[in-house]
Amino acid sequence: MPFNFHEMSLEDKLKQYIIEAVNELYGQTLERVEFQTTRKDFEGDLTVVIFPMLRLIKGNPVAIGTAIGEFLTASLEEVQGFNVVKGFLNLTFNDAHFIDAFDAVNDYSRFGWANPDGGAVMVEYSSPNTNKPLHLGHIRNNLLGFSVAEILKASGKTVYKTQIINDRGIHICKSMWAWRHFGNGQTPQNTNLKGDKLVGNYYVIFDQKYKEQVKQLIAQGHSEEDAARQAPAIKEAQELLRLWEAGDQEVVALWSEMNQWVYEGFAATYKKLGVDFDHNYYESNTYLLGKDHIQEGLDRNVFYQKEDGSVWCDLTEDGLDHKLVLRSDGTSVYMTQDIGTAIQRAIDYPNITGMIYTVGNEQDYHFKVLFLILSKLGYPWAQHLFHLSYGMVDLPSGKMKSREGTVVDADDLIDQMQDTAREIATGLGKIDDLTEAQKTTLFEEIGLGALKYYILKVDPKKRILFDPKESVDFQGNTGPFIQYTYARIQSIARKAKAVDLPQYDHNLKLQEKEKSVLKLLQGFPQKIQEAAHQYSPALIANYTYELVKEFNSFYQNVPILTTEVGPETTFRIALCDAVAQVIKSSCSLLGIQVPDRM
RNA sequence: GGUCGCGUAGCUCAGCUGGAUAGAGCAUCUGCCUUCUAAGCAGACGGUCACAGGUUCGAAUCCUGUCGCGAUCACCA
Repeated sequence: MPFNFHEMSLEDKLKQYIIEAVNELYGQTLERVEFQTTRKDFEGDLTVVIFPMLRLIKGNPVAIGTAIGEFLTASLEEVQGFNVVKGFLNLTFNDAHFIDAFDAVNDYSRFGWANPDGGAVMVEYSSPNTNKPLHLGHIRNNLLGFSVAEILKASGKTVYKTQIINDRGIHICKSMWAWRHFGNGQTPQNTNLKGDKLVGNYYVIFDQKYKEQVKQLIAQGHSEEDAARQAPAIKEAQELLRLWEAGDQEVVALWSEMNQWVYEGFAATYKKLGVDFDHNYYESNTYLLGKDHIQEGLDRNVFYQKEDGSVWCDLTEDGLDHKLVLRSDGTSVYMTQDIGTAIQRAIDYPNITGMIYTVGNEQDYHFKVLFLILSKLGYPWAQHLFHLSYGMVDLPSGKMKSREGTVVDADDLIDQMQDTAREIATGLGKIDDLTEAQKTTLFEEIGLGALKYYILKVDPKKRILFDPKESVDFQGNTGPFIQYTYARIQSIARKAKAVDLPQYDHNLKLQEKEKSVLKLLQGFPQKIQEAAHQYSPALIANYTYELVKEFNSFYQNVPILTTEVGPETTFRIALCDAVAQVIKSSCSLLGIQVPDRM
């Protein structure tokens, strides 16, 4: 079912009729009609803004609005009445229209999901280095990438989730060096430590030892710069990198063993976070890619070569600089690699029509250049590349710095959220009858829900100030609030099942509160579409909050299960079901699970 | 210095392609648990939308400039 679950949405229909009305009344053809949902303080459901029409039609906006309103009331069954305030034509629809919309929600178990549209998109996110564990910054990256992937799926795309694992380079060699000298044969198995943590520890040890050596050299009279270069630790790490590139068996074996430890650690964190990947790319396999395409670019005059042999791309016409794509010694740079990797992906997945890179905003310029170069090289998919850029995550104390130990570890944070969920739930005493296993699952869902929602509700491009105290807040606009509402609805549904409910009556008179909830339900498919268009989970999150808040205030004050079960009651229970369905849909777009009870 | 992004209530954030009196949560204060889950609901307080111009019927939203914060401008990745 497409986004507009009516054959033609009422808005489209209205637009046609308004154009017709204006044509008939004033002999002018409108290009577009502007709609907005009617503000709560005014009577009506949908508002047509008359002002923009004044460019075509001369006259008093109130008179024009009234004339159009009369035309619509006469010709459209759905339009029950209207009023005009200044240049705003407020239309009121009849109840049947809303009840139809409501039926549509109840008919589709995956409300809001579009049918496949033939497009396929690769979404890259996470892309960690293998020398240290994942931290809060990765969490934002992972949640954004995963959520956008889900939203794209809902909008009808085939999605391939991928990460490029930075498994090669000086950073892992530093860990290797430290492990060789101070490891004493430690492994994740014999230390009972997560592999990524273990390797991360050796990275820290490297740093300590290196600093000691530098200090010593300086004491012996070396300059600071010289000491930093001459310290045995760094020289030996560089030698390890050289040996690795030369394919030294022993070095490669250690490299691959330590990376394996890290992968196992990452896998555990990803699992906890509820994210996954369809395909992994490893930098050790891709870092040589791209060189072959340099010649291609030279042939097509996209690149040019300087006398020293280095190859550049002139982007000054597009307001950017000259960009190096191949060093004078013929080795590749970051850009070379990324060009090659992008092309490789299009070969691996020939059906993809675009790619999304979830990478922090410090690389905005890099991706601007990359996309431009790929597009100059003439690849059709290069028109649909998107850098899902996001701001940093700061702490109240300032930036996270691994060297200063202010990094918020991903595993620790997730555990902390779940502990908080446990404390609150236990304190409320609501879940005493659950088994220990059920409780654990529940706390995982709630803790993770809180974390995910806290991160995702903020516009990706803004930086987040991560206040640990506030992030574990479960009141107000939070994940647990939304989960809580879902759980309450499930509770109503359980109780309703015990009663024999008659079919609800289509001729019901809808109350204002019910109508406003139905209006929000109707708007959901459009919200997904917008979110998919803008790659913004924040849109979904904030919209869901709006719906949940509205619904809560609606059913707090309305007795739903009365002793007398009539059509009105069944309607309300069905409405609860529909809201539950939409909450579930939107949460699954965010990657948040909704528990049946809390 | 060039380029890009951000600046909305004490704090954290919404505000869609310009539309009606600027929206939430937290914090502070007032009510509401013998009735479906009070992780809730109803209400009060709180704003020069950084500043100055411009565009027009109409600007938090678009344009220009200024200020503040951040990122980025490597033959690093």
